[in-house]
Amino acid sequence: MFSFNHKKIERKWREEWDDKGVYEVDLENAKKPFYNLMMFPYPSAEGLHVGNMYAFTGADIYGRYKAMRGYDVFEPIGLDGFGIHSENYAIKIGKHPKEQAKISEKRFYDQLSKIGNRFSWNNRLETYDPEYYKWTQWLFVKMYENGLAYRKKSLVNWCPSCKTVLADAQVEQGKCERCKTETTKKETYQWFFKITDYAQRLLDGLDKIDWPNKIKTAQRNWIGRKEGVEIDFEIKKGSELVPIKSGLASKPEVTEPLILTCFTTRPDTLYGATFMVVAPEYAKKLLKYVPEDKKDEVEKYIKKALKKTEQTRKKDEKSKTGVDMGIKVINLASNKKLPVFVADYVLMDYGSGAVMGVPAHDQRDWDFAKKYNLDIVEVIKGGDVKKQAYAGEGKIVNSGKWNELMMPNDMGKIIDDVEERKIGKRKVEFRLRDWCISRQRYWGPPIPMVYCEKCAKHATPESKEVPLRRVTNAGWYPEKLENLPVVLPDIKDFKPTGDGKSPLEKADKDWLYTKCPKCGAKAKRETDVSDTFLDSSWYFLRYPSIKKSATPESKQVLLRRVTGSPFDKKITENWLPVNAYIGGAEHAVLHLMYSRFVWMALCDWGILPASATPESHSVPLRRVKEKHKSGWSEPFPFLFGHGLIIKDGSKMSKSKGNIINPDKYIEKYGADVLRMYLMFIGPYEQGGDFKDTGIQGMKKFLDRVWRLFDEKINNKTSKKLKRKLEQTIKKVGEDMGSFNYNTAIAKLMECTNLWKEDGEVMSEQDGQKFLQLMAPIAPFISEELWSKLGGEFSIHNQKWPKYDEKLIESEKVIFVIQVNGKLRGQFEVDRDEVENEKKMIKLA
RNA sequence: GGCCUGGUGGUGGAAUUGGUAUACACGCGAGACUUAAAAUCUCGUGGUUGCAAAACCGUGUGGGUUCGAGCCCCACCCUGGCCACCA
Repeated sequence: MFSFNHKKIERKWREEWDDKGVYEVDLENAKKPFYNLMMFPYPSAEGLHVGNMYAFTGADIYGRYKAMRGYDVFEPIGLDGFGIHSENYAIKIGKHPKEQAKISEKRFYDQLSKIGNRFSWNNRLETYDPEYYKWTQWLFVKMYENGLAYRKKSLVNWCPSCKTVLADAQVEQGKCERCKTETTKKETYQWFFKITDYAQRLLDGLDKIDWPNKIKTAQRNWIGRKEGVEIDFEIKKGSELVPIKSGLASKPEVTEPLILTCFTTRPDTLYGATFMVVAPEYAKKLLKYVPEDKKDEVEKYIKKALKKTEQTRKKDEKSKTGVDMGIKVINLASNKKLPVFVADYVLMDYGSGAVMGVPAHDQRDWDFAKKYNLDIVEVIKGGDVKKQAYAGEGKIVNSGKWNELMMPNDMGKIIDDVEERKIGKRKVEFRLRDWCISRQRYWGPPIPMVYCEKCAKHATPESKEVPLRRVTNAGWYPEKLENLPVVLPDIKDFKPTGDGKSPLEKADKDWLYTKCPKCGAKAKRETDVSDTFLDSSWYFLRYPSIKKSATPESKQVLLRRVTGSPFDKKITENWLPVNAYIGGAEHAVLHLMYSRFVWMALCDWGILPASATPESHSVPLRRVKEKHKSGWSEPFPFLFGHGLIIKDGSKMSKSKGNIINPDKYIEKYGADVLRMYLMFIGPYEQGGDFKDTGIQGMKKFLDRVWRLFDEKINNKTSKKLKRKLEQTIKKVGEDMGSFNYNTAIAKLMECTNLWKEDGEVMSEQDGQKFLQLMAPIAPFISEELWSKLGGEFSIHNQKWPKYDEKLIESEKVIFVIQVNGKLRGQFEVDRDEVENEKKMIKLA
């Protein structure tokens, strides 16, 4: 009977907020813009789950708090509904993705409107909207025009279940990130973005941004910068060169003698190299130099190795296999002859695809040497290389003039010597590889490229000399910008085929064939679509430039002058980079890396103002008490990674059947209770375990608040309670600004615990202050009680209350006596007397 | 194997950053109201010993620094996460 009617209240205020435009922000003229962004959801499953709600609520509280601190807060929402995840879901339930998208859209927006966030509904976007993907395609064309998109035949990850290629980042432990099927390798033509051109900048930028350490570290590891040396090995036999690096091939003087180049981070062990190993893919190109009697064996091995999947290669980890190719190289440092092996433990796509085998100081090489009876030469003192490889530090031996040098201190001297003797040169390698954009799927933006056979014939053949990493753009042209979007055609049979061909091959001829943008002849469209991560790599740039009609039903775009670029220049300058980006850590290396890359490229092309550093974006950091230094060099100067909501100790997942749908909790308890409960479970950074009993507790709390406002409002706040309230104002403010919502709520509870005691009453004015503290977390009930107290509409437009430092301190203080750090006694004294040493000693 | 987190009551978690360890909540126990239940309210709740006052022990383990350590230093053991034959 003390309970309040949350359904009525929530409906009432939702409508009121919408009608009065409480959360609308003037994008063109905002004085203190604060772009509060949360990672948008992909509407693939049955609807929003509690995990999404957790993310959005935590982000929203931050936005609401900032708004009460006087910022013009922009908090947009949208749907990442294009891509494999949505398509797979549609296939599973037997619907066409386009049809399913409409259903999901309605469902998601409906749910999202109920959770009580201060969304800017007019700026919502959906990645499958042609108005949106027109610009995704535009981005592709820009990438192409700027030499960052290219097509090449290469060995890529292939998921047999999703029937498409995948980017490296989408393969986890040799399995498809989406469906967990074991991936294989497939050699096909694919479009790539040259993210590797930005490897160094992507790495350096990390120092300038305020992100959780674990996400920064994940990106650093993914980029994987390694400084080392490229060492040349001379091939004595034969007279032809098989260069692997294009750089070498352009120099005619190195056609003789043969040089094999390998990358190493341990040039100090050069004298210990007793053999060479090349990757199977590399060996294939060396075949013609293999002596006749070995050829069969080598060929057979290569064939077998290339057929292996990643997973089986891994299983063979312990027993390394390989074949002696019968080729010998000269170690230019020691002048020893080294046999060349092919082995599948060497990977083609890292370094040069060839390594020197130093069995004494590398465990993999040691295993290999043991198996094939190769020499083990110790060059660093420290371990027992007869038993296992020693990778530690120590004195150099058996290495000519390098003897007596100490590792790792003398690495510099060694590299200098290597360069001086022209054995090799300094080299930085990155683990990061180019971003494979092509997907042989239906539900995505068609890659806006056109192939013209006529043009291809006349094209000057591109450089012949790069046999392994061939770029083949000949005959390909981007669709003219004015013809975008290349609309995704409606086709009935949209399911992936599995033969490496895109479903769009089955599209109508009208769509499939078009005019060559260059010569006008009949030409064929690219039938692959682009990766989902391209859709989401730039959405945050689009939000502020969108203006839609207010109702989700009518999808008419109300227009904002957009010509030649998807961004309104003035608005973009005013609102970007994003002030606070809030999301889960699961996108540490995918979305968050791609977005940074796209942003940097847009800056370089002059589309984004690379040099500007608007004052308004110097947002004080959470951890560091200084301002962001990144300016425009980064899209997300501040990122907050929230934790995960789990259920019964494990991650929520469909397969475990422990997905929690927020709807029934909102129905039963109201959005406020659920919001508050979710935030109370634990630190927002860490997440927590969802329990029904906990929700009961929060319901109890809000009922109590409701009752206190009903029964214990008076004209003057009692003294003790006044002090508590002032303390609460201080603490809650600090906690909200640092995402410590759980302790903020605890403080509010402490305040009510005192309030409910006999004789404690609150004045209307102080009651309003209390409501303001609660407003970001529980927006509905706060608004309701606020209006009941006669507060001016809306509570969410009020300034955050101030506190009086003097009132916080109590007059009496507890004096604690410690002996050896242990509590030995305590008594209460007046605050002013604490400084009086004599009296204190006497009292003690 | 590498990197990154974290380890505090029965449970989720607090702790002003070196100063009363366990705030707040859940759970549990006792009581009040009620014919009864629900709801609400009150009290109790780290461990051991003790009738009690109280004493001792307690923040993963072992050392160290300090008048004083959950917090700082060294070594180790687990949990969780990310990456992984990357030369």
